[in-house]
Amino acid sequence: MTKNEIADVLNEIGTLLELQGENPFKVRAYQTGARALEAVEEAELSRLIAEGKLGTIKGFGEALVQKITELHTTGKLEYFEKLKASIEPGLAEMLHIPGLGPKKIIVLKKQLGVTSIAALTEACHAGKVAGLDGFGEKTQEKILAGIKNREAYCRRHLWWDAWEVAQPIVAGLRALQQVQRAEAAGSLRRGADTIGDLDFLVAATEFEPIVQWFVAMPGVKEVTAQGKTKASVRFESGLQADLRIVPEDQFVFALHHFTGSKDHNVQMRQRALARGLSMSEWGLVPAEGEGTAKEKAENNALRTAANTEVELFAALGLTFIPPELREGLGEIEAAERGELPHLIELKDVRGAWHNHTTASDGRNTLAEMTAAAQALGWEYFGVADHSKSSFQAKGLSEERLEKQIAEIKALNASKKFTTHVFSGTECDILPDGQLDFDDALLAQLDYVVASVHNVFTQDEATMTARIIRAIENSHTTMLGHLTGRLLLRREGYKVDAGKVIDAAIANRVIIELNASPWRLDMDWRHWRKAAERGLMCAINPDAHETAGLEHVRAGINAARKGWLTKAHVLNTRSREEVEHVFAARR
DNA sequence: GCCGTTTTCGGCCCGACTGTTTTCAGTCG
Repeated sequence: MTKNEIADVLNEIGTLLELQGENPFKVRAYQTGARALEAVEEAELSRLIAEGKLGTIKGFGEALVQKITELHTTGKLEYFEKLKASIEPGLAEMLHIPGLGPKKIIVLKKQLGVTSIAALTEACHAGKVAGLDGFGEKTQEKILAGIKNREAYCRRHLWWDAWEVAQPIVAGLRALQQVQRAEAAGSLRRGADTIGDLDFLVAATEFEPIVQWFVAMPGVKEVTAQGKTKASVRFESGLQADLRIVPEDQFVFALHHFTGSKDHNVQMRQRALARGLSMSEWGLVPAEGEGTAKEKAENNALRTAANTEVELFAALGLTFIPPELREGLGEIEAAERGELPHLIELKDVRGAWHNHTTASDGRNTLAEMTAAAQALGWEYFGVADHSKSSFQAKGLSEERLEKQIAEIKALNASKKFTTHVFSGTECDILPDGQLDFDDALLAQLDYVVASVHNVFTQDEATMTARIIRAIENSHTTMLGHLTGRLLLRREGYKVDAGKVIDAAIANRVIIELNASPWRLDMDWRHWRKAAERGLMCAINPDAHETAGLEHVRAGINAARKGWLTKAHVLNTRSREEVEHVFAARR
């Protein structure tokens, strides 16, 4: 078993023990054990086990050493199998209902014999739950609502959708007279591709009016918590938003804490401890001495002052780490060495190539799309409508494509727009890896985006060979959406990304970072290594209407999470440089 | 279940909020 799989087992043991009413510290021992394990390198784990030195790691005592060793060597754990068999699976599911924790679930089971969500629903309807010790009418109602809405409540949301909700909230908070600073934190600030909930952080002189404003925002369906310094609301969409208010001198520490990620924060706290400091949402204070972290942070003499995150990182000997990089994937080490990349920014973008018009399945004409590109200040804009096999998307026949090429030439010659239009195609990669148009026609285009749009069910080896064959075609300029995934809706087709990246580098083919908020494909996790090895990126909005061009912003997020700089991304080059790159491929 | 050590067992992160209870337990992050 891999370390992450073992960590999953340890976490699950923790959950099961909780449901048995075990000592919470025992539960936590498994959870911290899982975290500690994730921080160990895979090879290091094998070595420690082989040398019998696993116990030297903090968090692993006798029991965990035995269990981790058994899982690592045999892939199974008898203790875990028995534990799992002894607890009804419905109980773990009940933990997902807001307001229900292990203690209440145990009461439900012992007093009512409830061990599934179906039985719980029935008991609530019969009014039996409200009568239990520690329960009441409100709890019963809340459980029923939680069951009814649990799909919506558990659902994640596209970054773009969450961002559109968050923007006006941040602006609204900043406009309040008591507010000194306001930011959206959490995975939204880190530019993650999907978002669980929104976190807003505010520094203010007076707290009460801000909470009042927050819970009264338009679109709020339910206020799930409301206090002096924090509040939670839920919108119609099921999206939850949390507000937290702090004094201004704590703002930066709280902002960092609530931006995360959890892994990044754990590593930052470890770094602080190594320097005799304790880091928390309250501040950076000496690790030694009397009092809680909060009490120490309230003592100006003890607290390290920081007004910006730049100062916060500097206090730990680091350069500023952009939020997008805070995933615990080596950013702290790079910051220590002063080797963090200067990440690409939205303002660096001069144009993009994978876009559609009404000629295929777009909703705006060539002229409308070009005007929109010009309004964004783009130097160039590429049209890549679908090819003939994508008949469901009104793919262009040879004749229609030739007509479009002439149309674009005429538009450029007319000088109607300052934005230059590149003439391209999003050419289907046929099931055998051939392109959907013949060489003579492809040669008339400025560039070719090759994409898979059908027969998604091929096995990984077949699909990988199919895509590589398309990459080896000398007319292919860039590969469209590597996996075809639709976030939260559809898994991508199976493909060996490593082999495709190798082939793209070898053939000097660009891989697209499809910036459609539903795609963000190729995934950010692949970019850092691929770019280091020489892969060129093109950020493409895959726009089907004028507003879609703005999706480039989501692509910039993903590119930044992938450690990409201006130099790695073709969209930052001038029109002449782009033409040179396109020509060099031919 | 782990840790640290007062080497045999007590403490383990904690603040905010809700609902039930009437001073606090459970949940959440």
